[in-house]
Amino acid sequence: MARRGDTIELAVLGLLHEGPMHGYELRKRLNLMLGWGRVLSYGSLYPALKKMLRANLITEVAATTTPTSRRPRITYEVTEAGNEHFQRLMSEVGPTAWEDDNFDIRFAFFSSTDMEIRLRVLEGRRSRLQERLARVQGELERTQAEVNRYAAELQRHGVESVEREVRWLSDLIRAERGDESRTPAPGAPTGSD
Amino acid sequence: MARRGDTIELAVLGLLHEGPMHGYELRKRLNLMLGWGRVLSYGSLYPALKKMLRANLITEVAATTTPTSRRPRITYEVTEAGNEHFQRLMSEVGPTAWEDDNFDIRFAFFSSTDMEIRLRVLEGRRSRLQERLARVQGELERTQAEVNRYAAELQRHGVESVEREVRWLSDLIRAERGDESRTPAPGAPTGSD
DNA sequence: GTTAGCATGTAAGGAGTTACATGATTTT
DNA sequence: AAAATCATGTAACTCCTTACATGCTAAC
Repeated sequence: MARRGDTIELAVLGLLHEGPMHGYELRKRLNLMLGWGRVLSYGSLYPALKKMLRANLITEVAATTTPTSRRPRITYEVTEAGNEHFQRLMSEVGPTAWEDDNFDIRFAFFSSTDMEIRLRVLEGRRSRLQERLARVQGELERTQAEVNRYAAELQRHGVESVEREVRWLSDLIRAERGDESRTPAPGAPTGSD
Repeated sequence: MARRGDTIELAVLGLLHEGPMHGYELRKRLNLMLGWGRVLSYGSLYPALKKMLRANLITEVAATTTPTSRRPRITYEVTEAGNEHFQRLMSEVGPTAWEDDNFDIRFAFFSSTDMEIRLRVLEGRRSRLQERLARVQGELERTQAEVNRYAAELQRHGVESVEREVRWLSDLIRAERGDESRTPAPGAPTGSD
């Protein structure tokens, strides 16, 4: 039922989906991927890996050593069950999926899902942001408004950022829709911006 | 020493600085202020208020009742000690101050600090973001690059957003600097953007 | 040879959420 | 009269961070 903290699990499964990897490397990739903000610590990654091993979602692929006989590193690989679990988590489109972190992770692994899921996640995220915009703008009319210039400026900047993200999502949705078979790459220019 | 979790404390002191308020209202204002993401729950607000009462940072201003004799609400007020603590927290310019949440809170209450502090916080935040940009862009050259179009698009969008925030900060810094006595409001147009 | 980065882990603790519990007041 | 929203709280739990512990390997 995709609880809040399945984020690491999803991320690990997604990365291992691209090929076997050891813990240290997983952490680096993850931090690069979501590095805009919180940084994942060993204290949460390694226990999570252990837990996933016990749950049979991943297996140790024997300790590998690079050419020059380094310290053996424990390389992990997804199992069948792990892949199924990954697919299930990715398909579970619900409130948790639109939250910042969860959305980012899901988006990063979009290549491993169907367009149908992609569209639902993108659209869900977009309406979530639009709701927030509406709520904040409505509330701004009732409250303060003029008092505290800095707080107001922060709000203004926040609204602008969210509006930008909404446009970004709209472009992506449009790209997905017009993608039936042409595949013009998600980063391709689409007119706006 | 401004630990991570002093965020609520700082926020509460900052809001009460503008006038007495009761818990429920504090929560609403806080969520509106930082509402772009996590929402503060009663389970963290009320215990925090209790803790601040014990620490003598705030006092109960007797239960107020509105005209129509409503259920009494416990209204809080900052104490002398509370104001001192607030000023000290705001002046503590250090790594914790540039983190997303902490920065936002500090920025929102900039009116209650000196320009010197404001500049240090703005500049600190800016260099932090620039470091992140440099690190990510450097790392992007070594890793993947072409594999996984969606992950790449997420990175691109992330970089763009951070670059925007850097420009925003630069505008604010410029405004502060040229503010010696003219005070052109932080949201005033400054050329870029 | 010593610093920096690679590599894996554990234990304790912090901060905050969820769920529970209660009840008044306003709106529909 | 019911539903929504105001209003205050507590207890259990979760996730994660910090700090500790260990040792290898590459570069300077």
